[in-house]
Amino acid sequence: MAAPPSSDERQRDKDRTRADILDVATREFADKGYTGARVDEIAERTSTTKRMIYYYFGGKEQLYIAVLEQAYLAIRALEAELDVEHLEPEDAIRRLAELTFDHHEAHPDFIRLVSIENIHRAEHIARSEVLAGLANPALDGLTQILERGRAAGRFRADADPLDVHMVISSFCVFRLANRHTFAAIFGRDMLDPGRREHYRRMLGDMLIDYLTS
Amino acid sequence: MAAPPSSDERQRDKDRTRADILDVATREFADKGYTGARVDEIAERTSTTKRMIYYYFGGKEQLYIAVLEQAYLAIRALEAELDVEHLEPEDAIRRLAELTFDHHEAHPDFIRLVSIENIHRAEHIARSEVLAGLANPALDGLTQILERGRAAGRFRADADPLDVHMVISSFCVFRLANRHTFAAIFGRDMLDPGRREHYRRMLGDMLIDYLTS
DNA sequence: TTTAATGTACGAACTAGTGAGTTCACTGTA
DNA sequence: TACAGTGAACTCACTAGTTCGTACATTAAA
Repeated sequence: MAAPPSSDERQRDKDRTRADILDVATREFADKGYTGARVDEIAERTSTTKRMIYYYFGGKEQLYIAVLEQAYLAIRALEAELDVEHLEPEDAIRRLAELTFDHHEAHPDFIRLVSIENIHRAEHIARSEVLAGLANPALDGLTQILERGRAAGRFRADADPLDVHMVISSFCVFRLANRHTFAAIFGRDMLDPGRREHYRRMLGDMLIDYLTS
Repeated sequence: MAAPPSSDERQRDKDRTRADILDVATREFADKGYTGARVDEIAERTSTTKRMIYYYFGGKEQLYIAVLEQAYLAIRALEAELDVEHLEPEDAIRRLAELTFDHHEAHPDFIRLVSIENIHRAEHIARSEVLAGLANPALDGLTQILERGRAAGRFRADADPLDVHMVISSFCVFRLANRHTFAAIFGRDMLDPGRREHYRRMLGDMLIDYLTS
């Protein structure tokens, strides 16, 4: 039999080696930042060697960009699950906000990578052909919701989709990205499970109050 | 005359040397992050030497903590200018929000330092006796405003001061901290002067709509 | 046999921190 | 008022350890 070995037994597997490196690198970069991350450390936690990082990615920076690309595309893919066309505008907004809320909470590494990338003034995103100008599918849904609400006379006319997206993001991102200094200064853990529902509802309330005022 | 030389001519000046180092270090850390900042680079931009950094601060980490302490205390001092007791609750909230908005915009280095410190999980703040548990004077003012609004039956009863502070902060911080990735992905500069007034009013509107709903 | 994939060992440059000695301002003393 | 003594402020040169990246040898697969 010339059957290919099962993927579990293969010694040499380009895709798996690449994926392994990318996976470890994502955690390392999210944990320590771009400058703080160590190529040797990433290599050590991989089932392969440092040589492979340079073989497949070229260098630390290209590896980091690859990590960013994968992280953004994964988020993008998940956001496609938005399905709010059958809901009333108010419910649709609330649903979109809650989905974003859950999403951010479920992907702390992504939030950290975004913070890190902002410290570097998004220079790596700008250098990535995949990411530069990659918009966001949730934005289309949001635009439709606002348009429906406005047409029905229930939402204010001057609400801009990107502004609303910004408000949702700022709330959800802040809760994760700034939780440590917030807890250190104010003594409140914004990620306390006991306050989760409160925050989730609060975000929806705020949006509805603003859009229907 | 045994008159001391004027402070401008003095060659040896403990306070000035310290302040010089701290000033340069603030920019360097805010610019490059804790790990990215180089002690040699800080020394070079100083009018003194690297040895003096170790002489006065002990090491890179202690210098960074000193930078954080100075930055937080400076912010704290400025926030004391809050004077809203004579205003109606609605106007007071708006005023507080706008002051915070202006404040964040005027201190981008501080916002960057906070982001950086969050990447490090606030471990340095926790290690600082000055900063750990340092609350925020604006919070007292906010508590009073909400109380007055609630007593007058104009504000909702379940509004928590720290939650409202969180909403204001998240909006203002996100606008600065995430402007680079936001611009790279969505093509919108949240700091565009032409949109400044729009955002400033939007924050106030949102808060009033939420609190009076 | 050819070539893609992988492992090992190493080096050049960098980086935080230090050892050791110098200069300056001031003080008490003769 | 001259001057030795003193400690704080300061300079210079160095080191031990780290870190990215690569040269070179080797192995598995087509």
